[in-house]
Amino acid sequence: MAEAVTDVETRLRDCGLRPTRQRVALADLLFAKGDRHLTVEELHEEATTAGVPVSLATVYNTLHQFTEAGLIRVLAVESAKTYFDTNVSDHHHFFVEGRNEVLDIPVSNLQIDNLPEPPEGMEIAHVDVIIRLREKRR
Amino acid sequence: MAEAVTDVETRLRDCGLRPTRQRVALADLLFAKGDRHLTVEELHEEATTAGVPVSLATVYNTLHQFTEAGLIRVLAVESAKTYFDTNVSDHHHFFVEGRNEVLDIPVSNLQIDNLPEPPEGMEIAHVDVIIRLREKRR
DNA sequence: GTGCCTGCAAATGATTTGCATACGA
DNA sequence: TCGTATGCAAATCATTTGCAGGCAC
Repeated sequence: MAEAVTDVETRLRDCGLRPTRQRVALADLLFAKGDRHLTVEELHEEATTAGVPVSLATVYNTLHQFTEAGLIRVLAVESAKTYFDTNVSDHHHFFVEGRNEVLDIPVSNLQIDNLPEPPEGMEIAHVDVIIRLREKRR
Repeated sequence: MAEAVTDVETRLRDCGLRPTRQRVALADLLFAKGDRHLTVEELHEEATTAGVPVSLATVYNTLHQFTEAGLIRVLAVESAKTYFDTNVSDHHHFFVEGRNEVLDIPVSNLQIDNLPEPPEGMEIAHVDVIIRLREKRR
């Protein structure tokens, strides 16, 4: 456990982020349980429950700093709230309409062929596939 | 031209939407120029410029009604504003980071293989591929 | 000690809502 | 006429910002 904390601290330091109590706590929550997608609200609640009273604004700041550092990324779903994903690699998602729920696509043997050329002067940063689901009508 | 208007009216009627002046005007703007993606703000401005002073709230209402009717759809980009797409078929987009700009993927020979099975009781409503672009560093 | 972090509260920006009026069928 | 649409302004919700006090180095 102590080791895990050290890991996170090092990781933050490597990104040029001071390993403050709040940042370490949030990073711990984010990375302790494998891949996750959550909103600012959700993480804030988790932190509070875990006995780390962080301000909502700090969670916003921190998640954006983590995003800039490449530790997490923003999911491209059209929801009122922003979703952050702890898995930064090219992988894909189910998005349940109406319920605004994000699910990982289990076996990612999904494959994309014939990726188009990006326009002049641009390069591909990331490819996102969102498979939108709806409740099957009986 | 008169014919185009009639088309739109019929189309709206078929969706159970009264072809009011505002709805027809907005639909005309949306569908006159082929596929488009725009925000509420943009369409509102276009309408005003075109001499159809619609209220912003009405544009919001109307676009959501059109979406429910399947005439347009919401794009899955993570922007502050919602983007609506007049092309309802499965097709894909470039999204320019930083500039919050949506571009159509030109030759859509992009192909997805091994689509995963949706979870029990769910079905695939739509598949979205977003290729996120960034300015190529010189 | 110095400068980056944090928290709070207020500001902002997109979107929604309530209600009175206007319009299409 | 009758019920639905529209417009306006106020309300709401997520997110951002300014600034005073704290903490890491």
